[in-house]
Amino acid sequence: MRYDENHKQETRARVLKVAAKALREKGPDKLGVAEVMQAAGLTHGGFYAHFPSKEAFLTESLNEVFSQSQNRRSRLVEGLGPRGALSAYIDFYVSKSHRDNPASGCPLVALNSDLPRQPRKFRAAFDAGVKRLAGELTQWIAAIGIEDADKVAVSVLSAMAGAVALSRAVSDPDLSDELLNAARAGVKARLGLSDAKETNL
Amino acid sequence: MRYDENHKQETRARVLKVAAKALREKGPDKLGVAEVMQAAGLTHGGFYAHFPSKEAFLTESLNEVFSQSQNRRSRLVEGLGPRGALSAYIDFYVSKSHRDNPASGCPLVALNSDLPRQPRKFRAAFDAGVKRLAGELTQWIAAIGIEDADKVAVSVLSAMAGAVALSRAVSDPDLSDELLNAARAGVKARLGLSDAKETNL
DNA sequence: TGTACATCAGTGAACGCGCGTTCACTGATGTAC
DNA sequence: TGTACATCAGTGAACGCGCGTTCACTGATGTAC
Repeated sequence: MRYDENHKQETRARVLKVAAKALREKGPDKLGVAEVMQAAGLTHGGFYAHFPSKEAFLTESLNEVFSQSQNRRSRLVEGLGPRGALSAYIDFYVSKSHRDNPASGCPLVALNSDLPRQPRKFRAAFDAGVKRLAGELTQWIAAIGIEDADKVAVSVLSAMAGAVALSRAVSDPDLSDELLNAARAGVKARLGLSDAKETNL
Repeated sequence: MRYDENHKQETRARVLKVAAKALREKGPDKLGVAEVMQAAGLTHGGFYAHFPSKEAFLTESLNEVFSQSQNRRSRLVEGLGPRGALSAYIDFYVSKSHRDNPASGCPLVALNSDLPRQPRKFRAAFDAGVKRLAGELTQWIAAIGIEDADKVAVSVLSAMAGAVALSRAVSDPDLSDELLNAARAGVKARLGLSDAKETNL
């Protein structure tokens, strides 16, 4: 068929983009090679012209996920100071919209309990993404004058990820909503970002 | 071979006990029927004399997991008042020991992100377990005089589960330890259980 | 200018393996007569 | 008291399906001469 010079790269990028969504929706184990290729408009046979193995492919897909998340985060907090950025990010993260759209959400939530069962390289990519995210949070938190910002950052991050993950895990919609609301209020109060600074919520 | 009257029940209970561990270690999808039967000292062919399907079996296994967790929790807090119970439970939950032993740990941590992909009955069993646990936490929290105890309970629970889940997900041991320490301190401070009541940790 | 050949992204059939599920069979013991 | 039959938890071979992986092939375009 003879395509233009960077046709193959474009195809590869398209497959990874599709995979980044599917990975968060189905998890690394239920994600099928044929399924991703079909969603990218290809047949499964061509997969190994782009990736040496499913494992390597999953690792690249996860990098793509983190990269997308970071871009989205940058856009979200563009022009905001640390206080506004933190507040906006928490509202965005601990929300029904995030809960209901795992395919475009945070991988810490979507892949949480899959990770211990994944191969080393995949886990390394995950670590890198977590550290980058925790680092950004740390900067914002330090900038609003909170001590031990790095520790507060990982604590807040795990609380947010845990709340959204649990809100997806339970099927009772009231409980799910309550989880989100309580966690969001709690995290914001802890960082001094809400009116109800004295509450235990 | 003709066994005594309740031999079959005992076998069934043994299989479920083995499964309760394996379920948390491998997750519902990677858990194999043959594997569980072998671990119980049987061959896989006999499985369907005890359970109508893998799905039904998984649901019973999850009930067994929650039942074990509740027993363990009762033993842990036996004789303690609400303040002591909360403190002991948090120390037990947000710990390296819990992180490093998923097979005997909390299913909220181990099965977190598997749940959205599971069938209705399995999810219903999960809901029931979450509610029972959240209910106990609520009682303890209310008993030490904190307002909106139910909301604080789910918020604290999701923060604890999120921290342990993330501490398992990352492979960097320092980051993993830091996650646990920061989350434990944060949760205890929030409930007024530590010396550092004023800290943001 | 035209013909034969090289290139290469993508196709689709096939292989091998794991796993949930089925089923005819085993073999020890209890029961009928 | 002894013999034939029923019972039933467990066995192990086999089936079907999904899925990761392989590979010979396609077909459009570029290049050599």
